[in-house]
Amino acid sequence: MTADDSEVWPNAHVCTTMMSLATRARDADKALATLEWMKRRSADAREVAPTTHTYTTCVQALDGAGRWEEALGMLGEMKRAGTARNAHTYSALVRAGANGGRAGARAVVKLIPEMKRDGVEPDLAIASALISAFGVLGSEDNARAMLRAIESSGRATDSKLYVDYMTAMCRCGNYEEAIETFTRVPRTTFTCTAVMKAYAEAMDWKLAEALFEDMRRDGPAPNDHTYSAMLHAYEKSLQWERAVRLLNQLTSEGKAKEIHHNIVLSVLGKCTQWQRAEVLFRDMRELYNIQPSRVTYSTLISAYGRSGKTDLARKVFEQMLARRIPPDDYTFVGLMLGPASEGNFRECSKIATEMKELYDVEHTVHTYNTLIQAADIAGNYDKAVEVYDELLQRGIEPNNTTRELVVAVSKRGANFYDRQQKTAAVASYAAGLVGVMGMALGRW
DNA sequence: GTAGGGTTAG
Repeated sequence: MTADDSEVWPNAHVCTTMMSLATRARDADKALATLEWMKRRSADAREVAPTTHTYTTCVQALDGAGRWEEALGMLGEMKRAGTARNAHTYSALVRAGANGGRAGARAVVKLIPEMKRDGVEPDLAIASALISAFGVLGSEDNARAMLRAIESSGRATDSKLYVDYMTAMCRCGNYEEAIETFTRVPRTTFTCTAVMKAYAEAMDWKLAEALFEDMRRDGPAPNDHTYSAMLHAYEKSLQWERAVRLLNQLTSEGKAKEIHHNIVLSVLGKCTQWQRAEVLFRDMRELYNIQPSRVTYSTLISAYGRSGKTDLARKVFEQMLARRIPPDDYTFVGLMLGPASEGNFRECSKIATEMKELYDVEHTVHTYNTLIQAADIAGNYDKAVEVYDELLQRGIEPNNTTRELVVAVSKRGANFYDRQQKTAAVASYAAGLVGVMGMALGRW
């Protein structure tokens, strides 16, 4: 290239490189601003017109910022601009959708015919992303069909595909299949960590521990996520002594991070070991200089709440606010746990109002679950159903906990009314519940 | 180094 050929303005290649840097720096707005600049500028200089690469980078940038709707919107922009889509584009789009929860994953399914029209066949990266999306939707059969299709196509597979598959099976509640898959795939830090999560969910901390010990001895070397998975396995199985012991080991090796403290705080809370939780919280700040996050505070508040130490929970909440850490739905769940465990629905309801009106935090499935639990413990089954109904009306997706709660409430509710022999009440209760369960079945 | 896929706690 001679001096005469050098361009004063950057071309699309250079701009896309800039966008890629912005994406890596998690600056989606800067990436978008670059795209807009390119579009404006391309009227006079065709060489800066956004390319397939450019839009694909934009999808990535938006995905990284959790803005999945805008990421998927890039497909429409590309079509309007007449920019071709290829396998890279669809891989990024599908991944962005799969990272957008159920709504995003549903949108991904609608993308499949579009991809076919564009003549893009699912390759390994796309199949992996689609399996993730099916996992989010709980579509076990579709995830399995996608894996079989790739495996029987004779194309190469790799451990990333299997990590996505195992994670999808876990999301579908099929821990057995996640565990079975592990036996026939290469052992990497990622596949081992994925199966440890399956062991954790299946409450099999002993298998998780055996694998973890293997990894520490012979590799593949565990990483931060592996430590979290091991601690989580202990947490699920309420093995707080083992969790504390491992955290102490990690601390002495200089490997304990904030997340690891949070998981141990959580298991201490679940075991109503609030004094130990208190000590752990103090040590992490004062001895190890780890800054507690919103998650840490909320977990400590829950630990107090579960232990019936409502006043201490409130005190930590005030500390959290004083440190300008904004509360979220989980924080208020923690505050409700004390009263909820006593069946004090009124107090829980008051906290929920405080949450919305004073702190502008919206209800989520977690806050509703806690209210349902409070009503259940109070024996106020009508109220439980009423809260559940409100959750559905407001378009919030029930989760497994909701389902278990509602099933338990309906059983206890039926028995309760049976004992009371209030036939009229039984009739109205049953009508309400059947309606609510009907709506629920549409979702589950 | 112009663009695609792996875990994210309570």
